[in-house]
Amino acid sequence: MFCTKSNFTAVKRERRKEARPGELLDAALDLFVEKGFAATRVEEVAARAGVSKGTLFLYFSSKEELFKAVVRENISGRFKGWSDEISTCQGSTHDMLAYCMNSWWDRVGATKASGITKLMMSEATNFPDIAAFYQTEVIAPGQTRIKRILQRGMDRGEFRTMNLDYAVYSVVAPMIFLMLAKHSAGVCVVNTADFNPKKYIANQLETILHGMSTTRHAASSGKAKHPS
Amino acid sequence: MFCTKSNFTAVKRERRKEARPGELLDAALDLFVEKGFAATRVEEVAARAGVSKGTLFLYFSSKEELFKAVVRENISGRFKGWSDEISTCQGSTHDMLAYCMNSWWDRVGATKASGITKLMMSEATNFPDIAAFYQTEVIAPGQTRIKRILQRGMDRGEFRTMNLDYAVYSVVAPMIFLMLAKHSAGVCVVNTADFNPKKYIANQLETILHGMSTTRHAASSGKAKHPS
DNA sequence: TATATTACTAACCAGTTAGTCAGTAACCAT
DNA sequence: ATGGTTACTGACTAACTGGTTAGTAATATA
Repeated sequence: MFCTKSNFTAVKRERRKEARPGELLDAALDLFVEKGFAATRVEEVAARAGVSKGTLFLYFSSKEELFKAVVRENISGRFKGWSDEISTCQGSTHDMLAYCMNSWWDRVGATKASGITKLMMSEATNFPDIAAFYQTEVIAPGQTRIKRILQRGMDRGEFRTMNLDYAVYSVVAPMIFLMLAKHSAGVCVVNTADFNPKKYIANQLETILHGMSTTRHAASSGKAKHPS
Repeated sequence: MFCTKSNFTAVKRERRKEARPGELLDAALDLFVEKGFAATRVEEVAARAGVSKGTLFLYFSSKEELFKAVVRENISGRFKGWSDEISTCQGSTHDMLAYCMNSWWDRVGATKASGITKLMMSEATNFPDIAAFYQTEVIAPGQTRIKRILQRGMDRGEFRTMNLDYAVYSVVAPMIFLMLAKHSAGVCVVNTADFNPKKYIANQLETILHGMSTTRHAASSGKAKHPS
């Protein structure tokens, strides 16, 4: 064959130092979520970002660093905004908790970022340092935030006295469940088509708030703020 | 070094055609659960089963076939026993649900079987046919079983009226959460050391039953039947 | 236009692993 | 014992992949 070393429409080599990291992170997010950490090939990431593998290592010192950068970019970042938003929220703790979960869904759960969490749960044992990173960067601050809300509810007499170390998981477990439902192809939820995440959250909130409240009628269902 | 090609206590080579597949499956289960599919080396599986890598490929045509065999082998058994056990249980639906969850933990959650579920959640997207099988064989019947309990509670006036399609997950989510807590090295739970599964179940039950009940005092905490 | 700088590439390396196959030895029948 | 069958072995290979680096070409500056 002629054309072996084809220069046929030879792709113009571009120099865009500023744009590369972002493009690489976008490509990496897609692939990590789709295939997991181990199964994603750095060369594939580079190709999707339109650069060679060497270039990737110019911006990220290793595959693991690339992954951490993806987590920082997509989780910690968004997460921070969510966390701040909650703390500005006033009113009853019931509404606050409802707002917390719904806002989380919009900001994290419903986005590609939720795939990262699922990935972490799958591969945590294989990459202990990444797991540690994720825990301090995401899990711990998230749980602290939720505990603070529950504590507030107890202080104000809205919630009964609970062991916070276990009660957090009444809120966390549904979130984790939602991410799995979304990314684990029917291993949790039977008919994913008919499953409505917002409705699920509303439903869980109703039960949780019912279960935590000191007053009978306290559980606010849905409200205008978060229509399902 | 001398001893390079050591025949020192040369391991007796055995021919046990019948026993090999089972031993290989046991070894594979352990390793797949511990390290996931990609990170598990077939040679390691063979070594743990006490045979060479070549022997493994004598019984399973590929790593993927080995995986499928592991899942098929381990899924239905224990689960079936649990499901049957529940249906014999009489008394208040509150106690029935409490028994259901505690029994599930003893029979499934606390055993290696929970590793299979975690494995499925991790690898479902890579093995869609297994995921489908798992869904019809395990998830669907399990949910049916739980729905039946909830329905009973509603029929008897113990539980308020709920949408069963979402209420199931109030029970299912904590179970899934527990399995992840057990197998995902701190990605869900911060300090795994201080986390007590039985206590967690008791706590969740309290909230769930509180949240589902029609009567204020209905939530039974623990009882003698299932001391934490 | 000539020169310097550096973003970028492609070929390469070293390590790893799923899968193969020619040969070995355990067991069985005679 | 002897010879035949076959369960089993382990050295081998072909393919792959994270990471490196010598060299290329796009841009800036003069």
